[in-house]
Amino acid sequence: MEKQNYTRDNMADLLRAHDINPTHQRIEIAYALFARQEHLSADQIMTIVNDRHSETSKATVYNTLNLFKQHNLIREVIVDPSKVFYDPNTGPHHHFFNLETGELIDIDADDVQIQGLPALPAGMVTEGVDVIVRIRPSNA
Amino acid sequence: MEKQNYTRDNMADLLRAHDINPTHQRIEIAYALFARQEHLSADQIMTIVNDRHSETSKATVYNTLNLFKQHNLIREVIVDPSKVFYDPNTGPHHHFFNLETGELIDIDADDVQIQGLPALPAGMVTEGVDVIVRIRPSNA
DNA sequence: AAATGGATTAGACAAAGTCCAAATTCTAGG
DNA sequence: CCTAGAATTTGGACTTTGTCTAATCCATTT
Repeated sequence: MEKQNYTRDNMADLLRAHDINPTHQRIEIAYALFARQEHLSADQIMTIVNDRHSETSKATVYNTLNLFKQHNLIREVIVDPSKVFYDPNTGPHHHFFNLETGELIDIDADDVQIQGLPALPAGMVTEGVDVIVRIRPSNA
Repeated sequence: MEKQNYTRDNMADLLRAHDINPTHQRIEIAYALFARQEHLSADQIMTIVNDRHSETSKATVYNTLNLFKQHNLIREVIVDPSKVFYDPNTGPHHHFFNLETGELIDIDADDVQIQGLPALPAGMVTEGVDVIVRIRPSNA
């Protein structure tokens, strides 16, 4: 574990380190994701952020999440057909996806090896490889 | 290659083989997917089906695609945050996803080996493993 | 031909996400 | 301290994907 201290104070530093101007709303949104270290939807983030003091609009939540994504501070996880999840873990990793509950569990990519992928089409480069293991309770 | 002949006529047989009552609309929708062997969104399918003679409603397109999915005739592919793709190939395979164009390219799963996945959480079984290789033009 | 049950339909509805112009906040210079 | 200009945020309208429902249609059986 590199950093364990995710406080609002060092959220500002984290944002600056990614060339993002740290505003109140951005700090709150980053804090929601990093302090919990969970996979959250835009909707969940908006609820969390607005449960506290400040009010943050829907537009700002979406703007901010897209900004964070562009600056490689967070990552999108596309597994649920109805909504996008945002992941504060940008290191290489994969996911278990619980089809019953919608819960995501990280899989460290260091342990996983993928062999036999064919060559890329000409003129293409890999942006990333995602492995999603869809799981379900066995008694269902 | 098992069957190459995807005509409207044998769509009915294909549907029956999957315990689906072959109606006009279902045959048209199956034909759109299987004759092309492409990954299509619900929207694209509706356009294709209604370009021809018969008219098919939005509700029927969605009903039918979900029915096909439940009967393992087609598969959903979740890669684009804004829409679901439907895939007539239900054999084990993975995908290249072209981030520029949204195009999907199949990767046969026989060639691919994944090692080192951690044990499943207790009481869970695997429903499937999806590998998505996100690619992008190198000159971008 | 009437009844039965499955299939289809139009259109209202819901939820996720985008867009835009107005309002607010921040910053730097005077 | 005050203000112009830039950056950020905001509410609300809007779009798109997908669902739901009640009415209608259709096919099969009797």
